[in-house]
Amino acid sequence: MEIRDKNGLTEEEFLAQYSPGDYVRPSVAADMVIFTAKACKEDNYRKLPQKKLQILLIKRGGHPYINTWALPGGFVNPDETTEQAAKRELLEETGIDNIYLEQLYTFSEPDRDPRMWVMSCSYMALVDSEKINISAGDDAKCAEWFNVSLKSENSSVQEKNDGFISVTDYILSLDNNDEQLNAKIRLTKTRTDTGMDTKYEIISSDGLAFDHAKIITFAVLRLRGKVTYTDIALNLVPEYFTLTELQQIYEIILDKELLKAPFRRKYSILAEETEMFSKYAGHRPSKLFRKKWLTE
Amino acid sequence: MEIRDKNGLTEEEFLAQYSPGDYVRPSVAADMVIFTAKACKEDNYRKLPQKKLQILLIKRGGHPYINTWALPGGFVNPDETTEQAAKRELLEETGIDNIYLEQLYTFSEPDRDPRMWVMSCSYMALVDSEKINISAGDDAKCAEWFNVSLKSENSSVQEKNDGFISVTDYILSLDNNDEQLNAKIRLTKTRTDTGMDTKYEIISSDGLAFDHAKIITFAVLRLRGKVTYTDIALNLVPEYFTLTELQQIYEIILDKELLKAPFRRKYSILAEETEMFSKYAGHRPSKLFRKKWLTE
DNA sequence: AGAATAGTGTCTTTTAGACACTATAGT
DNA sequence: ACTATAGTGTCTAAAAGACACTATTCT
Repeated sequence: MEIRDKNGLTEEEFLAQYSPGDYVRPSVAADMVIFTAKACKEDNYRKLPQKKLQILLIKRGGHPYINTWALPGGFVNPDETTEQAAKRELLEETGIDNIYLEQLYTFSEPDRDPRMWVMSCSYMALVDSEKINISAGDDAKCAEWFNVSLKSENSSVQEKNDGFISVTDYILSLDNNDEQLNAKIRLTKTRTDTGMDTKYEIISSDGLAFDHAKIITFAVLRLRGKVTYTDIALNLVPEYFTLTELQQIYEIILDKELLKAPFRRKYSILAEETEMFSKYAGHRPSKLFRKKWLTE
Repeated sequence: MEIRDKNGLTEEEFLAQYSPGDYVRPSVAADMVIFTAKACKEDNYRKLPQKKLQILLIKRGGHPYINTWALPGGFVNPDETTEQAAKRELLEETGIDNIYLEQLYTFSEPDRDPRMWVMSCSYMALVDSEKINISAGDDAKCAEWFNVSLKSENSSVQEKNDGFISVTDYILSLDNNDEQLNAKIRLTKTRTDTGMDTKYEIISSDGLAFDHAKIITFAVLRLRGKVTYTDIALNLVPEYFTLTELQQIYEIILDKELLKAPFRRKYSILAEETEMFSKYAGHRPSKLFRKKWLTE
């Protein structure tokens, strides 16, 4: 390029003399909501084990929010993308290497960290339950899987002449059979003729660090939103699975029961038959399938 | 809180003595893809004016990327969220005040800005065409609306035994009747049994600054993805509109023609009848509608 | 009159929902 | 034999796609 700017500099000259100003910059962290679907024990030999949707949390050993639970994550280095940072942290903290990862949202309220200005670029990760057993290897840190439940409590819609205000409260409950964490997040959608505002507020958050209750809520809602029209759920299922297992995954994500026949009609395109069958189940064995990703 | 950490400090004491380290931090910018749908002139008095999907670009007056076009945006201040920064920049640069705004994605390739480490938290904004005429007030800066066209060129899917690699090239064309900007963006989806990688690469970008061709492509694809199952398109339509106008909006976003009857059946829930009619159109006048937002 | 759009009716096809029925291993 | 699940068939209802038909205004 030979174009010169108003100071008579070429681009090369400009970059050579450029010095970044001394203004304040935020730290940027990559935080992850890592989902898995794990089967709990079942005493009745006939019954199938019920799956539960779980996320990984790490107990904080220092201030702020000491002794509360936080999402795994860490600061982004100058030589990597936020996604690379997320993958690096994931490997460091859990030993899991290759995984489905999707950027969710960048949370940037200036006071979300009491220490300093920190933005959180959040990610959703999905792992199948078999991978977890291999590597629960959390180095020194106390990492645990929590069952996740998100229910909308009371919703109200107030119609205005040029729009509406809709308020929904979500109750987020997490438990690891030992501790129970609860949070209430309020989603307020304000719609006027001219603009739209979607706001997540933490009403209460018990045992969860920072604004992580908000991030988890956001992640669960995103997962629910995408599960019916993508193949995302396949990431939560092991290499070989039955269609009933797959259906269970859908049911725990959507938090509602589905009918078997229509489910199979719709989602059998995500599965490829094998010649193998489940065994010793106390009832008719079922065919095992392999993942068939959508390519479109 | 009376809990003390391993140094014997309470949270209050910890925060009082805390000093952020001296490590490198990124600058964070909020960049916006502002869409509108504007009607072009039509010489045939009978025919309806054809709408075009447009975005706002600003000509860069200095290095780097001098004389090329860039998305409106700017750096985030320590006392605001990225969204507030986007709104502030929008007001400063275009005079538009109240608008639909949605966070898209945070782009964080360390070398995306040749000057320094800059992340871009990108937003998609939608304005109706009538608002624009009121305030094209760009202060000193050269801001212009460009017609947008995004077409996928060649796609290929290579099946593997445990997944696939799918490559799609997108051709992004922008023109303002004076200049024509072209870019080619390659979307590579790599799916293995164990993970998934979605990568946008700029193959070529002519007249567009930074990685903005990528951001624009991302925004158009997001808009296309959401238009059929949300009321997002209403943001592009003026206060009173005909159903044909609304259909045109859908057609330019999806880049394909839709059938009239099924369109009206599906989307008439987004419109409320008025007693007014379009006039002097050279053909049968059509009923004017008002926006009816979905509350769900 | 005629061009161009407005607006509706209706047929077909596809998809979703509901539910009943048969099949089968393991104790 | 019985239980719990596997797997399929079929009816109904709703939604999407295709297309033809009528209505109406301005030049």
